[in-house]
Amino acid sequence: MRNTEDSLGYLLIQIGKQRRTKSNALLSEHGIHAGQDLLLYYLNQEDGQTVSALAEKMNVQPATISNMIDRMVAVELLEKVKGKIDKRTARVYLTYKGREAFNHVADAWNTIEDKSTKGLSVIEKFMLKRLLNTVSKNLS
Amino acid sequence: MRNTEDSLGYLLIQIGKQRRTKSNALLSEHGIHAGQDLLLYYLNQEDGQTVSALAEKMNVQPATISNMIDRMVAVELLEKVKGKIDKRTARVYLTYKGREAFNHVADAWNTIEDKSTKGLSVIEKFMLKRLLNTVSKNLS
DNA sequence: GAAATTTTATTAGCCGACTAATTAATTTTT
DNA sequence: AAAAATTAATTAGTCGGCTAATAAAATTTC
Repeated sequence: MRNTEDSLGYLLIQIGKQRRTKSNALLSEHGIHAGQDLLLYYLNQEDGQTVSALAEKMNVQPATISNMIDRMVAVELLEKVKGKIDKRTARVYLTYKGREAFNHVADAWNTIEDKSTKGLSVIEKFMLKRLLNTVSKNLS
Repeated sequence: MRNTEDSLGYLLIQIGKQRRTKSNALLSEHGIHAGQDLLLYYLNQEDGQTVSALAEKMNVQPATISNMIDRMVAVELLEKVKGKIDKRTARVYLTYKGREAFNHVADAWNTIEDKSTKGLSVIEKFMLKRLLNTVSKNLS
């Protein structure tokens, strides 16, 4: 039997919770909930994407994102426009408020990134990302 | 501005979702939901812990764990016993079914660990864990 | 062109996670 | 000993995530 506490998985679970807590602390004051940061990021990259396109990029079910979008529309972070050509689809856009919210997300991500990698050399950071990239590919 | 897609944070978010999906696929058929695996693990380590002790170890709010416990008691994975001395507390125990469930968790964790680290040398695995340990300490 | 299939999105219902408020019991303080 | 403060746990309400079922529209197929 392996030593669980020393496994990669255990470490990743812990870091995941720590990151979530930190992110929450930095973003909740701006009315942004966990998970919404990624949606803001993808919309900032390309505005006006469909629900299904966003769900795929976020590795999340359409149902999840559909509800999230409606809540964010309600607080005016996003706008949802029904498709003219294909009436099944709906395209999602950032409002001005949403674009501002993304700036807070970017700040928070930078803060967490700096805190996370404190004390690591450039080479160590590079190596860590390389190894995690391999892990991610292994899991995809 | 940094390249977000190449950041440590982005990688960790992706891996987190991938791991969650994989874990879910392996454990849902045994009636174990995401997050419950860790609770089973800590109880397997030390049976009869209190709600607050478990919450602290799991880096989670007592409210979260309190509800989780009740659901798992309902499906007979756990047993909850009110404290005799200190009547505020409640101690939580694994049932036989719960102990069996933990075996499935251990199997799933091993499977995911193997898949995650496929192609990595012993030295690389060691280095990855060392670096992630630093990250975890930085975030705590 | 009509029927069958596929695709897009939503809704309902569940679980994990959070905060805030509450209850109950124990400790401290006075 | 009584009052005040602290601690343990639960409850209510919200959001992110999931699955399953549904509705609606577009494509395929016949």
